[in-house]
Amino acid sequence: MSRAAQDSAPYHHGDLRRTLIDRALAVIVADGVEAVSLRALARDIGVSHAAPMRHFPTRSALLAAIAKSGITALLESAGKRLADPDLSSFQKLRSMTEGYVDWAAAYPAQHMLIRNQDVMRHADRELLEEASAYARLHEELIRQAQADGWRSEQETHEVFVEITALTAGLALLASDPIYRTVLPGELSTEEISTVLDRFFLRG
Amino acid sequence: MSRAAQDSAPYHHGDLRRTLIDRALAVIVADGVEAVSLRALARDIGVSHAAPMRHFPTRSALLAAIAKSGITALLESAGKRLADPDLSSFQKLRSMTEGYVDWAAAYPAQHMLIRNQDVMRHADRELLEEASAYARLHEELIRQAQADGWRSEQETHEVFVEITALTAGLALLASDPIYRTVLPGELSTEEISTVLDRFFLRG
DNA sequence: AAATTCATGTTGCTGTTGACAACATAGAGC
DNA sequence: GCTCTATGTTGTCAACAGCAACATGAATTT
Repeated sequence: MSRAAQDSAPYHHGDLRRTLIDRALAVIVADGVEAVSLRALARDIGVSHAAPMRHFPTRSALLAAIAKSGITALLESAGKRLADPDLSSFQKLRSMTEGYVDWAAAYPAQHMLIRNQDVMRHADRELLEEASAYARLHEELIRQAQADGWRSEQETHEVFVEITALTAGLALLASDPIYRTVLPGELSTEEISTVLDRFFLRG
Repeated sequence: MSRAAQDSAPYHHGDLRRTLIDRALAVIVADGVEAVSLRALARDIGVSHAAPMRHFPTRSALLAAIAKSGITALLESAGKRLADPDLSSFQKLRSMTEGYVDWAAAYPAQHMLIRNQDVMRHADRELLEEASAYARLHEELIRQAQADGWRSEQETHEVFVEITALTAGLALLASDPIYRTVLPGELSTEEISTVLDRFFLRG
């Protein structure tokens, strides 16, 4: 069948994969993960209902891909922070920890996805491996800071649990609308810094 | 129509509401929130596909009801801990904080639900109010402990953020299978106690 | 005791969705 | 120019949430 009008949409979208991810991100931030529907995305974009399947075999695959892009961005950000040769091991640890909270605030959709069991349950091994690599990097930095005297008397794993819990919690408070609704008071970036300062600059 | 066999199911289930909640809890723990389907529950229980609607108008209502039962249990648990007249304000604060982590481990499904945006988005005002009441109670205990000298030099809200973040994070590590998969090492209850000790018994 | 009311359950329907299969299109590489 | 292949379309199915109309039987009223 020939084209009916000159300005009608081309048979091939051109960048459907990217467009799907972008729209999905917007939906997640606005209405939550549950609201992401392959067919609704296709409708909005103006392609047929099965077109998205060419790029993501399942709905879970789309969400997992977005989550993965988030983890990749997190690892890159950590890499940049750790690249500075002037930083002490302690400063690197502090910077990487702060970087996670910043990342959660900067990529709320991705942060939501990696905390979502229903998404992570369908994650492939690569994604879990990247997340795990990030955690091991964090742990290694703790070990180095301890070697340089910071909290050297404490068990590494115990410090790791302490930092991870505090960080995960701050990220939650900083980015999750539910917590911001239910909890009293506001949470400013200065306050996050202050809390991290208290934790790191003490013993 | 008369009953075909003596042992066939009665027309009225008897305690469908309770049964629905119990089955849903099992599904959530086993397969996640996403896997909860009113029709599948009905099938498993052996009632018609629309029977659950008599007790929960929507799927979200079922999940919200379960979440609410969790918050209620949390508040009750806090009430019991705080009832002991021999405890100092500091000990009460410490106990209530530990109680949250214990609760998360004891009620993993409810903990998952209240951290799920797609569930909480459809929560009624009562549920949010109960969650908020818990937070305010926690904040009030911090204020009392400060009045009795603990961290009296710090801003109350800052201490609140610190405790809430640490607690939310520990609860996550203690109960969320994703975190337990991705993170290195194990998390024992002793370790949780140790981390809380470090936090409370310092300054 | 008989009648009525009403909470609870059933059957049947609609619209949406994810997933799959068969087919269409067009651009890339030979 | 021809073919291969990535990408998009149409058509279909099963599962699901939600709604409406009807059925049942236990509790309440008369």
